[in-house]
Amino acid sequence: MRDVAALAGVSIKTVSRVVNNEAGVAEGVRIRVQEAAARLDYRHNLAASNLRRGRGLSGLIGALLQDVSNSFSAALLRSLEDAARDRGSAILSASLDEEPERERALVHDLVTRRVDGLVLMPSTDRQDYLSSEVRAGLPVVFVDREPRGVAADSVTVENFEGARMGVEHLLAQGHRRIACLTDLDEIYTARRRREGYVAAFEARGIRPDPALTISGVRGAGAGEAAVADLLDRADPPTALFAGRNDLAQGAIRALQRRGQSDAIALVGFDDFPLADLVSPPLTVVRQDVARIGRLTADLLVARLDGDDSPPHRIVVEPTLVVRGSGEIPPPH
Amino acid sequence: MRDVAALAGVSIKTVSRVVNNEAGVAEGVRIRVQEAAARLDYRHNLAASNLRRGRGLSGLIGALLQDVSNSFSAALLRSLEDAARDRGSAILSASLDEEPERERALVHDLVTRRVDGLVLMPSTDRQDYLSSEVRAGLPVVFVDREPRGVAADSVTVENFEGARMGVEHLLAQGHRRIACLTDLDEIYTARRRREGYVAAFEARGIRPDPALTISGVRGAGAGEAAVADLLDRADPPTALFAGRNDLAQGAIRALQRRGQSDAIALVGFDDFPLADLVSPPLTVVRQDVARIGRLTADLLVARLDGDDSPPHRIVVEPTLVVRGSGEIPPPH
DNA sequence: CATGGCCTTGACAACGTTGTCATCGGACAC
DNA sequence: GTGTCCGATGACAACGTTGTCAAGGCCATG
Repeated sequence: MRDVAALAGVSIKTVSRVVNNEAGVAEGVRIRVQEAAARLDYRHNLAASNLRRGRGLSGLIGALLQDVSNSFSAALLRSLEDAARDRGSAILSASLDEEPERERALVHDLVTRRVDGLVLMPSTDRQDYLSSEVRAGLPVVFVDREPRGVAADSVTVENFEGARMGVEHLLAQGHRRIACLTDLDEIYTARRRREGYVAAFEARGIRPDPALTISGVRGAGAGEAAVADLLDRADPPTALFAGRNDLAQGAIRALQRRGQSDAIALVGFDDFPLADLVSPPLTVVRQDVARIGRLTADLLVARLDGDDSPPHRIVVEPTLVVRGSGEIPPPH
Repeated sequence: MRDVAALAGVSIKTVSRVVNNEAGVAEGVRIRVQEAAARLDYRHNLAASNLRRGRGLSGLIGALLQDVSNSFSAALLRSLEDAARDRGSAILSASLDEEPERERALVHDLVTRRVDGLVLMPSTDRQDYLSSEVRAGLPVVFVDREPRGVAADSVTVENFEGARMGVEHLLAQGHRRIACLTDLDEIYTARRRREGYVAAFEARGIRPDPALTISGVRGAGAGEAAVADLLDRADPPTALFAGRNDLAQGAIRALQRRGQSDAIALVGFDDFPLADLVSPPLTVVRQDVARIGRLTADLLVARLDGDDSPPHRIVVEPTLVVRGSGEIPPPH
């Protein structure tokens, strides 16, 4: 800026005015400055500008999701990005991979970078560590999992009810030996879905075979292995409930590999691209990602614009999408 | 920092020393400062620190991809993120959606934010506008598409050769009426794939029916419609070559809807999750996303670490993954 | 011609940090 | 006791901006 000012024969402050398109600069001067800036390849320094200007605002929004390469997180990230773009903010994204330590480290990093707001799909069990930030005015919106130990907005899905619905769908067709695959029980959504599975049975006054409840299944590969193991048993399940899209995918792979896709019913939680194209098409409990993304972005934007009402807790109802895999009847 | 200094009864500079874990601070003082910082919820300001410290470095890496919700971009983003994490950098990501104007605007924004490096999957035809940045020392690595009008590293796939291989696979089985679906011809990768399609024919001394070459197909929905239209014709194709994963998905949907999945051969370009689970399993020309991501990250990191050798141009060879859909023979 | 007001411009300080250098006090050697 | 050196600490300027305020020039008005 100093160089531009020198070349244009004006003060630094005038360059600043031109750069910021402020009124009150003579047209000739404005042009001279712009030419000087162009000749010198001058680039405005947003960090310095924000430092001087704002109550520590950075025009950055942090998005800490579980894994940006997973279709759910990726779609969410995209929604946030679109909302951020409208406000001229940029998105700092990172993946947590269910690692609590990484969450804490990344939140700290983002705070240090003075993000204006934060979207968090937490991997920690409790987020007390966040309360000082929130108290200091950092807008945080939780997505997919509710906050614990800190008061913040959240957009979540009725995991319990969704799972119950999916499992009831299988029960209604006469299945009783229904296996349940879920991720680590420490993960809130996984736990709730497992509980929904149990509740569906209990609503009918029966109990699921505990041997068929497999939790702690991490990723598609583990899902495939778990299903393969189930099918090897003397008394295998007649239906499967997969508590997450990657587990459903693993299950499909295992079933296809054994040619049992059309023999064993399968209901997945969380829809994904192409779920309608596999064979048989996958029946799922769908959480509307686009809607979740929009709601999350809206909440955050409202906070960024100064809304300081008490935390909102939005719960989105999932829906059952019937496609075929979940309607396979039990043997005779 | 001033407040912490006051509370601890030391100078600002000493606080700075403690915060940065510098040697030469008496143990008692260090502890006093840390306690004061904790009590006041002091948070280091990385922007100010970088401003003062560094040759304008920000610890940020920009990633401008086509669409972070698309599996290819998302996987790439994830690779970059992992590489960035190792260096303590954060990733600023954004989607270009093939819009040249957005690319220019976002590059400008990132430059203004002083990113230390940039990964770009360009949507512009030429990137002359970048040359002043590159000259000024901004490390830029192009991915998926080569730079034009600017000298920069790139990691791309042999699109021409890959497409030729995929189409030759169909020709070898006797198909002659092979339709070709590609995105806008302005998109380099789309154009190269279409050219590879033609080349496969020409290598056998024949010419494809121009009526079967459909370009400008944007997205899965358009792909589905285009295939539906092709199949409605009096003289429909016996095989399809889909120039991108979303077009292949649209094609699968169209074929399934008409019950022709097992009658018409299909080869796609770019593998995707579950391509092995659709029916019939999809034969694809696979570009190794993980490898591309790693190479891209490595190039960028080398540049960030000061490598100033001439631009590297890495071309990854795609491979044909035979799964079934591409091996359906032509009628009789 | 004096006055007032507007428009344009620039000097200066400040945003939150850190590099440089100077100062101070004490330990140590002689 | 003197000199030297070292470790601990702080004052100050600077990173690249912009808000504040004042100054200067011009024009219109009376």
